[in-house]
Formats: sequence, C-alpha cells, structure tokens
Amino acid sequence: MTDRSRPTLATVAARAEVASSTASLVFSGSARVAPSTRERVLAAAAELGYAGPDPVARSLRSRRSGVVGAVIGERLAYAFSDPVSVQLLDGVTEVLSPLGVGLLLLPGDADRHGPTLAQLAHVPLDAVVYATCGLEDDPALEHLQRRGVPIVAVDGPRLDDLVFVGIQDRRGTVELTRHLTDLGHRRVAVVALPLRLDGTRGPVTPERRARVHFLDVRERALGVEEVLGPVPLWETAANAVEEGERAGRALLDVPADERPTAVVAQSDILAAGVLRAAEALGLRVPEDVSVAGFDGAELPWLPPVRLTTVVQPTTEKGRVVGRAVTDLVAGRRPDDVVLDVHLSVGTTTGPAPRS
Amino acid sequence: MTDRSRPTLATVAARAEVASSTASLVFSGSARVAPSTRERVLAAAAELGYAGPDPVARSLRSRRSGVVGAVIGERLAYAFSDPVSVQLLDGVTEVLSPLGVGLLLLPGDADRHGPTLAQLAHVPLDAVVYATCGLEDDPALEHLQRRGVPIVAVDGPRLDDLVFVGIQDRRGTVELTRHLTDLGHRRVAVVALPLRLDGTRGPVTPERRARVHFLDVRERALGVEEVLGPVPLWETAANAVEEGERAGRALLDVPADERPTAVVAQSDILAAGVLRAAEALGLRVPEDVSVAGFDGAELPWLPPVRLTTVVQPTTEKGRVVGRAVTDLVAGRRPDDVVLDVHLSVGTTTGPAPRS
DNA sequence: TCACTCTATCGAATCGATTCGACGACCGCT
DNA sequence: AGCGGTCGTCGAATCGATTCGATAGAGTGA
Repeated sequence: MTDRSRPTLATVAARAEVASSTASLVFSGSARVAPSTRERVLAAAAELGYAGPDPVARSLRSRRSGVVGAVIGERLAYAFSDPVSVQLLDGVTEVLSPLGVGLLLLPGDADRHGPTLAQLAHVPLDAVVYATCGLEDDPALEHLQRRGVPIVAVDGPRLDDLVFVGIQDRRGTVELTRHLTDLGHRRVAVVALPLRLDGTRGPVTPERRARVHFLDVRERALGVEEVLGPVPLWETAANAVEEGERAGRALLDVPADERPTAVVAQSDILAAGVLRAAEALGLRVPEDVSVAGFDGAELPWLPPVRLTTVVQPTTEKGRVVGRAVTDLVAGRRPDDVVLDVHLSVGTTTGPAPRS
Repeated sequence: MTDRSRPTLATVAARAEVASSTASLVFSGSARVAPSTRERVLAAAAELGYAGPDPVARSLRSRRSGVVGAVIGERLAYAFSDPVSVQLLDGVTEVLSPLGVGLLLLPGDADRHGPTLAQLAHVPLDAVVYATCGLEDDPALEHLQRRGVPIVAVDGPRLDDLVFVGIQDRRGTVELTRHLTDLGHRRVAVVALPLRLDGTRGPVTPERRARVHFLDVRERALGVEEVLGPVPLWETAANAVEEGERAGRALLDVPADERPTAVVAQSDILAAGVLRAAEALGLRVPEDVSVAGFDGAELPWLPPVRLTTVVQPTTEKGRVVGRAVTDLVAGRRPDDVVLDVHLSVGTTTGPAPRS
C-alpha cells in the first residue's frame, strides 16, 4: 500500500510470476498466451490496482502518441464561435476518437496567430491539422516539418509536403454570383473575411489585397470578380455577426443609387450581420437588397429567414481530414481532396430593384 | 541526408563531440555549460536538422506529458454550440498554453456520454478537466483515478479526490426568482437543461427528477423552488435554441389563465428559444410573459433584446480551472473554488400581467 | 608548491514499456 | 525411437531522452 509509486508492468509480472514480456503480451491482447497465464496476470493487475501500460512508455517504443494537434489561428473563443470550425473538428474527432486518438488544441492568442514554438516543442504529436492554413511562412509549420510530423492543411495552399483538404471556393462563388447576375444584379459588394489576422477592417486597398494571407478568402473574392469584374471589398476584423453588421451599415447606409443591390458575404455569420444592418436601416430583403453568404452553416437563431448561400460539407470535410490523418499516421500518403459545394437559394436573394 | 531516421540527441552529441548528457544540458537551457560548447552543440543540431528533444522520451523521464485532457459529455458539435463551454475552455487554454501545456479533447459521441476507456487508456495525460461532471459513477473517472491522473471537476459533485470549481447556481437562481416575485409573478415555469443525456424531453415527473445527473441543473431548479415552492419543470433534450423554442411553445401555447406569467430558462440559449416561441405565438415580452435565462452568455445575434439573466464569470471560471490544473501538475492540492454570480436585469422581464 | 574549490563535462543508471529471437516442452507422425 | 513443428514463455536489446554522482582540469590562496 505504498502510494508513493504506482505499480508498473514489472511489478505486475513479478506478482504473477511471469516475465514482464509475457505480461506485456497479455495487455497488448493479440498474442497467444495461455489462458491460465493471462488470468494470473490480470488477477495480479487487479490486486495491485494496475491501470494498464503507461501510455508514455508505450509511445516511446511504438513511435505513436495517440495525439493529433489542431492548430487554430486565434483564441478558442473566437475560433469556436464559428460553427464551421466546430463542425470541422467534430468530423475529425468522429473519425479519430474510435481509433483512440485524441485531438490536442493548439490555439493562438490575441497577439500570435498560432501556437508558439514553446507550446509545440514539448508536446507529443503524431500529426497536425492546420485548421485554417495561411499562405505565408510560419515558424510553427517549419518546426513541425523538421520534427517529421505529418501535416494536413485545411483550405490552405497546396504544397508538396502537406496533405491538402479543401473545397471549391472559387466555383461556389462563381455559381452564386451567376445566380445574382441572372436576377439582374450588377452593383454587388463583397463583405470579406479577414485577409490577415491583424484587426484591420474597412475598404480593401489594392496593396492590402496583395497581402491576403488566406487562400479561401482570396478565392471567394476572385469567384465574384470572375463573373462581374472588379468589385468593392469591405474587410471585416473577424468572422462575427457584429462585424458583418458593421460592414453592412457601411455599405448600405448610402443613397439608393450608390447602394449595392446585392451583398455577398464570405460567411453566413457575416451575412447574418448584414441582414441585421439592413433591418436596422429599414431596408427590405430581398426587395431592396439581396444578401448571400457562404458555408451553409446551421444558425438555429436565423429563421424564419432562409439565407441564400454556398453550402460546403463541413462535417464531411472534417471526416476527410480525419481519414487523411489516419493514413499519414499509418505511413500512407493520402491524396489531396477538394470537396464539392453547391448553391442553396433561400429567401434573401431576389430580383435587383429597378433604379 | 538519410531521411530514414531523424537525428537524435545522441547523433547531435556525437557530431559536436560531447557526451549526450552535455547536449541534453544545452537543450534544457538552464544548466551551466561553456558558451563555446553550447554553440558547438547548437551548430551540430542545426546542421543535422535536429528539432529538439523528443517530447515522448522527455515525458518518460520527467513524468510530464504536457497534455491535459478535457472530458466533454457530448460530441463537439453539440458541446461547442454552447458559448459557455467554449469560454470555459478558452479560459483554461489561456492559462495553460503559455506553460506549454495543451488541451486534449476527449468528447463522447451519440451513444456514450464521455470518452471510452480505449480512448483514455492510450493517451498520455498529466491531468483532466471534467467539463461537465455528473453525479453518478463513471468508468472513465475510475480509470483515471487508478492511473493517478489528477482531476478537476467543473460544476460537479464535491468529492474528496476531485478538485471542484463551480458557481453559485442556487444563489443566482434564488436572486432571479426574487426579482420575478417582486414583479408580481407567481405562476412561473422552468425550462430545464437535460437532466440526463438520454434525449428525453417534456414535463419532468418526480421519478425522473430523482434521477437527475447534473448538479447545476438540480441546483438551478431548487433555487426557483426555494422561493416559490414546487414549480413545473419542462425538460429539454439539449441546450439548443430549437429545444428552447419547443419547450416555450409547449408551455405558452395554452389559455392565458393557465399560462405561466414568467418562464425561467436554465440557460440563455434556451431562453432565446423561449423568446422565439413567444414571438411565434404573438405574445409580447415582457408585457404578456417574462423570460429569463442563465449564464450571461454573449449571443451577438440576440440584440436588440437584452435578456434578464444570471451572469456567471465563464472565462474566469476557465482560468481558475487552468490554475487548479497547474497546481495539481506541480504537486500542490488547490482549494475548491465557488465563483460569484450576479443578476443582470434586462428588457425581457417586467411586471406580471394582471389576470 | 600543495591542498582546495569550482566548473565544465562525462558515464551510467533510469523512466516503463515493446519486440524479436531463442529455447524448452510437448505433440503427432513415420 | 527419432524428428519436425507448435506453442508458450523468457531474456535482452531498444526507444530517446534526463539526471546524479564522479572526475579531470583550471583557478585560488597560503
């Protein structure tokens, strides 16, 4: 009853009068061990209160820790206020959990847009999921590559040593924009997600645009312009309803003949904010202005409105990522995946008002 | 350039012509090592592309993995649709991240209300946070205790071998209920959070009530009854807006003289649903019915309404948990903590209608 | 010059398991 | 009786670092 030190496999083996290698065989389950021996070892373990092999020691030999990192660019409270991030991770854990693999959160904070090297360096990792991967060099990424930790980059750039999982950002936005032009819209404004995580908000200048950090943000903007040519972009500081509302007020609170007849928000959350702004300004949707989003997120508080949006299979994307991670850990190199999106026309887009 | 095997500390030490123990000293930083030696080792490491000591091997000796588990009772998509859970974890990571400790998600799934033993057994853990801790025996809990993993239980029962962090659920609800009785309300109904995670919803029978699994749910119900005596409880199947709306419809869609004049929801999310139900039924808030919540959650989509609610310091609760974890890992036994709550009167409660 | 104190470095034990080759016992077949 | 083949168990090496006591050499003071 020395609670000083917990029993180890060796203790258990000694008590059961077998070699520790035999005891190990018992706990790894699969091997051929005489039933009587197995019982003896199990009994000894039970008597000693042995909870099974130490995961750390096991990891050292087997080169597996059962831990997969999730790099998040912001603090959790921001990242997880976005249902898309949450559903992505939900899909990932759905695949990984049954395999006994856990997801380790590696969030950034107000200043740093990702975990510090000190955070990364001390933690065992079989693989890492970059939840939103930027276009630019990242010291954390470099560190992980040096360590030989395989990486899945979600919505990031397609690099050789990264496995890519993404969606058809461009095609989805093109389809959405065609829907708007078919309805007669020509004056369209875009409410953009943050181009970089530096708290900037407002109209996007060409210089700013050249420094866009996130691939999906760029693609979604280009999708609109592929159909309509250059359009004004209004950048938000975060993917949040308030930010969308702020952008919506800035874009819509102008004389009717300058006002965009349609606003394309780069996320449903932002679109919800734009809807609020329209309501606050006394504009009817879609009679006075059409509003569209992106993601197809479940926003249970949004009804009775049904948002026109580009639906991406968020949870499925997470599952795909989970499978990619599984492959990587098993030593296989999975293919890059680009998932389909589709347009969902709701009640927030309609014919352009005659001016 | 053999990418077969990455360099180890021994490789680096050999290259720098020092003992591996000396090289170890260099990477642990603190010890006294001659500057020339240090540089030589660092140079060797750089040449070999050595990314620093293997975290797993380090963990084995130091008995620290840098991983803290977060036990979540449901799948992530549900748990993280609740801003309270998210803010709690946000506070935890805020404290833990700078210490190089990561948070490992251990969610349950549709069937199991927590991680399986297989999930737990293979993962290294320095400590565990039970995000919502139930009252009843839990095999996972038992396993962790046997392994000697220290546990912080949030809003759970106060047990000897668990560190408790919670809030004044009872006092907050009493204060809220007094506010309602002061306004003349006597017919009050409660929309309860799930008593157990089994998908039940509807009026709560005494038998059901005797089997409540979550402490905070029980306390919040008792707080109302401490002031008013027995009140009808309507149980929801999840903490979600739709569930609140469903409950609201059931409670409010009755003749005016049977209708409760005030509805106390056990969370702000549920309260938002009740507000929707009232709106759908053409009832004015607070003229026809008062609605109150609990948590003080930030629901950016709720304005212009300001919900009357009991505010708990959610992020601070997370920080307290983070500090408790830090203490436990360092071998100290932190005290239990009960955090203050306060009533925030908004625009959703008013004088009881004269009947 | 000698004894003594630091300092920088080294060797070896250790953390707790896994894994593979070896070995003895026992079985059945010719 | 002899031989090959299984089956169950064991020993020892190994994973990659940390850590402590030992030691050689430089520096100090009498």
